[in-house]
Amino acid sequence: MTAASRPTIADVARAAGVSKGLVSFALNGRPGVAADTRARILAAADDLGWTPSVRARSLSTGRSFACGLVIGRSPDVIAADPFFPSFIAGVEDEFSTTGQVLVLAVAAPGEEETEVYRTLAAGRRVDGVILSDLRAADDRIALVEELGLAGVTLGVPDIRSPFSSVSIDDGAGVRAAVDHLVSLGHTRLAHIAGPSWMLHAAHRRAAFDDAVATAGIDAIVVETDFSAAQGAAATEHLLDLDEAPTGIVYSNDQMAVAGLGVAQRRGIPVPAQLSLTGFDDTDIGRYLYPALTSVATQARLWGSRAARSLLDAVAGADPEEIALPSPTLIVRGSTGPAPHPPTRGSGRA
Amino acid sequence: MTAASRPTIADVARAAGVSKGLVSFALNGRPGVAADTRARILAAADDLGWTPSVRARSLSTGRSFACGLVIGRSPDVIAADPFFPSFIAGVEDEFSTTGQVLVLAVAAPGEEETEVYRTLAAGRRVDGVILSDLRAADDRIALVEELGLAGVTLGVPDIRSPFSSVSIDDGAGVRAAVDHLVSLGHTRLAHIAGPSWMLHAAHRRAAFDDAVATAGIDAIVVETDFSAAQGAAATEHLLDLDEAPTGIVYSNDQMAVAGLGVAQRRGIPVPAQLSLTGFDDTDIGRYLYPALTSVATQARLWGSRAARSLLDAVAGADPEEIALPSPTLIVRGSTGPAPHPPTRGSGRA
DNA sequence: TTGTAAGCGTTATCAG
DNA sequence: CTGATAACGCTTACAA
Repeated sequence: MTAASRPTIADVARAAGVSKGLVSFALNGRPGVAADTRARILAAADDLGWTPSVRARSLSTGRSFACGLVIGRSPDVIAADPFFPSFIAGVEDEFSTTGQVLVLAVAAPGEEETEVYRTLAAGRRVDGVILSDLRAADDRIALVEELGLAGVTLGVPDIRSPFSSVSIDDGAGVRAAVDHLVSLGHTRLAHIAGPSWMLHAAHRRAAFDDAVATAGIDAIVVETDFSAAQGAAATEHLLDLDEAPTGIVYSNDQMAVAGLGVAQRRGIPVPAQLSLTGFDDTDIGRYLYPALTSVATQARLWGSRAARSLLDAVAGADPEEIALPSPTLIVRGSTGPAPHPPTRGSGRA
Repeated sequence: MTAASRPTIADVARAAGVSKGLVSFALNGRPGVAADTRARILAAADDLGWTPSVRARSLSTGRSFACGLVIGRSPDVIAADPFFPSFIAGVEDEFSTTGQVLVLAVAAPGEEETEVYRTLAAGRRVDGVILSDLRAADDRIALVEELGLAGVTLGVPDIRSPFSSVSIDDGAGVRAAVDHLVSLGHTRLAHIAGPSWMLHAAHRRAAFDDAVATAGIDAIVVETDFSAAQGAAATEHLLDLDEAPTGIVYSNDQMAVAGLGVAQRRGIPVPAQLSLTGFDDTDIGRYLYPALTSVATQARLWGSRAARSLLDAVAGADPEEIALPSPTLIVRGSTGPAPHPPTRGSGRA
């Protein structure tokens, strides 16, 4: 006699004049139900406005119908990164069509992060997790496996992993940037890299090393933590060099923007005296002056492919290695022909 | 005989030599359990490594122990906004200590967004939701109420609302920016506003109108959608004016950065000929040249207060109106003394 | 103070 | 094919 609470399969069963079990079968589209009976049940369910209770389903199936994404970075660093919003949108593209839900957490790498995974697993709040920002010898892989969760890694781990991976060839983007600069006549390049313990930062750096070696030109690499602050500092350092580079390949847009600020502060014209390339193709980059040449990745696609792969894993599929289309270089105003070399031995010509 | 599956309260009960019911009482710290019995139960639970099953608890209590945040924007716009990562970190600060979990979704305002709320509610995936980016006559308020979810709004709605609100006085930030420019001698100011249907954009604009009126100076307002593209376009428009403003107050950092790009492209020195202020205090702003004067809000605090308020609401507390500390203006290089006015009637002096 | 038993809404088993 | 009936793990009256 209380106000109408949500209908359950028992109500549907009563309305359709069958048993609960049959309703469950019919609703889950399983064989073994007469066509007309099934139709009657579906009609009744629709009639009553029945909707499955994820909670009950969850308890009896042992699945959460939820997956987790634990972002292991500080909020400031996440804020400057255009990756996650697009990536998450992609994940949603996949999840929303399958009734899954995304549980998001942020935690600094280390104890705190480990604790988050443990908590998520202990309460069985999620069926699986997406491992982003893969690290060298990433201990999260063993942790997640031990916790009995499904997983998918963004990028191919450098250690054995029981999980599927979805990767993009960062290196292709960096190579494109280097080739672009070389084709513009640059012969002294630098790379401002992210932390080497982050796999994608390491890959970008390796690709840089490789590309400059192939081109047979001078190059120098400075490692940072990916922050604007260190990007600026590294740029200062490079510009202080006797033989300063004429082109700098940054491992992300954030540092490239900061580097552009440094150049401007010093009165160094970009790209006349110095060319810069970023990585991520942040929206804001195209509105700077000069607009930033950058490497565009497909974060949203990445998100949806990773989500699908994870759901497959939850469903028991074998791990797979998925390669995404290579990123592309978007050429804008921050790169240009190498400056005419100063007369050897003297200052400016 | 199967491999050890997780212990349940039944196991704990057996180990402690009591009944399931008592275990539940003891574990939930409820009165009516002898002290030593309680200790014995707790010890047994600890011993067995028992951990509550959120699923089972969820089914029997009717609560999800999860709350939702549906971001009603396109990924591109989210990406450029430093608000959400910090805000979410704040939410986590609160949630993680209470075993709650954050369910995140992104959806364009309109049908798609409504559907997300309905789905979340239908499956009872969340106990409540955080309503961000409040809109004029926001229909999400009635929707969420109708769906029977708890809620908390970021900002005070302009319509009746059954929910608690947590707000920050955006206006104070804008007033500080205007006052700053006025004190530098500026007499022709402009405001590049966000869409008027977004409450906080409207508030910022109203504060601008109010502040310039109080100062008794010329002012013009251009409305945009908060995007860098429109921020740049609006800036172009203002600079094309016969009596172009000498100071522009942007409603967010993203547009301010784009505006700076426009000024630089035109060769207009900042701040010598044009002063700019942003809003949000994006990290990257301090590394531009000149560094961006901007209004800093406390997104993380906002997140934790909103989370707590929402949990209170879920627990049945009466709605409350919480006011956060006012934002503060961070003065950097993009603002300076008003340029000496050009000789009347002639071009440059 | 403690034990018993009835749900919560599904899914899954297993006789009809 | 169909329909009871027992889990799933916890909370919560209600008894004892």
